[in-house]
Amino acid sequence: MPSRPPPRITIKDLARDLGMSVATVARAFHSGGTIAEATRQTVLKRAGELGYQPNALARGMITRRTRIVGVVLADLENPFYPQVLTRLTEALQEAGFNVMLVVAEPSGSVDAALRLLLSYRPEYAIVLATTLATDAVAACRAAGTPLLFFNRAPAGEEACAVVCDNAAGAAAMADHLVASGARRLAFLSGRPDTSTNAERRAGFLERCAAHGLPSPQEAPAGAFTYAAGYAAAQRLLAGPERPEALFCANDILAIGALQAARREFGLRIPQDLAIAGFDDIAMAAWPEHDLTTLHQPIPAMVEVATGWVSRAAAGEAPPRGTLRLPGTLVVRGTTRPGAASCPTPALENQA
Amino acid sequence: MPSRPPPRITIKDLARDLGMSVATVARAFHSGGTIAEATRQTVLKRAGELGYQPNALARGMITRRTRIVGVVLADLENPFYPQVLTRLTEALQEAGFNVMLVVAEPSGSVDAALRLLLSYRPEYAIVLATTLATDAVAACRAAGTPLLFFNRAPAGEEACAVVCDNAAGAAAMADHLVASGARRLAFLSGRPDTSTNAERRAGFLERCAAHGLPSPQEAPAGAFTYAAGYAAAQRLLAGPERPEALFCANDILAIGALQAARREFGLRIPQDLAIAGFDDIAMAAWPEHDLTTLHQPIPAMVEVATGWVSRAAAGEAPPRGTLRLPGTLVVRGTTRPGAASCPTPALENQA
DNA sequence: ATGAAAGCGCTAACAG
DNA sequence: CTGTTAGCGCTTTCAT
Repeated sequence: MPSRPPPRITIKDLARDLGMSVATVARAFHSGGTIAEATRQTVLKRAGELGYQPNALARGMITRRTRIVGVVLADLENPFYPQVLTRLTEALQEAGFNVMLVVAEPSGSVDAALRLLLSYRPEYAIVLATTLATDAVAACRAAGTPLLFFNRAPAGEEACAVVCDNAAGAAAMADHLVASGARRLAFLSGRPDTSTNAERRAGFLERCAAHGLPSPQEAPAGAFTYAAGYAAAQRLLAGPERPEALFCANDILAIGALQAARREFGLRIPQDLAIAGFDDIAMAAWPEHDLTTLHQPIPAMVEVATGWVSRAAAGEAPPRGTLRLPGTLVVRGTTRPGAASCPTPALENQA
Repeated sequence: MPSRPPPRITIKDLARDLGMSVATVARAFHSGGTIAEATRQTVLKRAGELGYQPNALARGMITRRTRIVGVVLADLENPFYPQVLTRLTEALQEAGFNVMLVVAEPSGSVDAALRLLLSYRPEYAIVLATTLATDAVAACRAAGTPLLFFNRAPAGEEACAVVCDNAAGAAAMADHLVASGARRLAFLSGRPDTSTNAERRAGFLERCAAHGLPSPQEAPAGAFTYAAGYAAAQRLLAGPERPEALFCANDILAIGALQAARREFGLRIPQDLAIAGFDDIAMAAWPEHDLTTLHQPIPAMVEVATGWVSRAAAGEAPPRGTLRLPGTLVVRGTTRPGAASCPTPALENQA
């Protein structure tokens, strides 16, 4: 038989101790409560002494405001996501929300985990995973929990999302590669079923066509991992017509491709082959990679997300549609002949 | 004025719909409830149709079992932690717990965040951060929330922790470096105020002394980051007596040091300098690093942690003291002359 | 095996 | 400004 944990001090105990009613004590903990400032101070002081803290569960039950935000996450091994998770969680904490985390890794159990999450009545659910089963989306809708996709543009559904402008970023990258003198371009793709992959690919191909270039070769890696990038580049570069510039769907892929080009083919980067990625993860700036990439505006994206969460908590209806924030081209050694092996400390820009 | 979210269907609604009492319906959702199997099926079926799901907040209030586990996290930019967080969260989800995440990054706000977490009455708190203010520990104790340190051995406090056997691992690494022929060893340290750093350093120095070697040089990086490792190695290698082997307090430091040695001093690894790390993050196996390191037994550590959480939820008292699990030496190209640039796919072992 | 009733700790009208 | 009174949705005695 599970023995219960020791009951903590409740508002009743505190009220009795202070000789006040529970209502008065409760009011001391609300910014809006009509209570004499002196009384509030007394209450707060004694609460501190006794270690009293309002029970968030009880409060959530009544107010229907749990201050819980669910975050659904996959692919944490891609360094882009830890960065996002950190910033996002920080920002939400700052705004007084608590993050409940669901890892969607062994995709079988996601459903159960999401159900468990929803049983805590989160005020918002933020999906960081590149993919999410549509029935999970349905579950949220059924539960009346607003859903926000982060770095993923949902297909036709009337959901709400904040993403980097992938197509524009990829187009800017095409411009940059062409300006660097490349004519034979190639695209190395990641998971084909993700919006990031699709949008970056489309933006890139389209701009290549606009430049009057032949259609870029495509190397499908199938996943957003170093190993997949390495292997896909290996296949691509072993082919007959070696490209002059390779744009990869994200940085991890690009770093894998970069190493494959160097180690398996002895290519000089960028003289023999220019390489670029997308995301601007911390590793991209490391000297041994020094990777040209498209910087995602994480702080801005996080700000948008937390703003929506806060406003929803204040009663505003969640927005619809996908907000696309512009990224920034960061030129480094993998596309800039002059500075092949010299680390770039700061960011350049061009939207 | 905050408008409330639409109320979801409650147990009362379901009971009315089924013509039963709420008590009966409630019993259908407990494994222990004394209820006719037929009745239970009826209830469960109708619940599914209506989308009813018990409110975890209400349940938690009564049972005092919230099924919430708080996870305090810092340093998510070190790839070791995303890996841990993923596995740990998965395992907890599997066991029916929900993870509430607290990021201890802007260290000022940790206290507030932890307080917020505690207000949800988590059944356990797991600290993944290398450091945590002692008043945070006190807050947990005051709240009666058992505390578990993961990858961090708390100082004198009577807390409970699961860690890799850092000292033994570092000693094994010293043995390996000595066996590889090195005589002048060096240690590159990270954050000095962490138990991981202290234990790895102590284990290493002690074993060096046991081998009758001169005391290793020490290069303080001050932080567990690539940049810090790069800079510290740069300082160390610019000195008069260049070491033959460098053991770094973790992999990220080692990778930074590795690049500094190569790029700033043109050293061949491992001929001119052997380098080793600790953790065995995914990146360590990448061909361009191919780093010898000490593999941490994350799955085993996670299993221990979730086991304790589950047992505490079942009423068992949380254990005391620090459990140390053995790591595994993984020899790769940075210490093995013969195979300098050839990736090692699998793990070797030696406890 | 089921139902009625009493709360869990807190907030939110409403009086005073 | 403060106290009284109802509950929030659920579990859990205690009867039946």
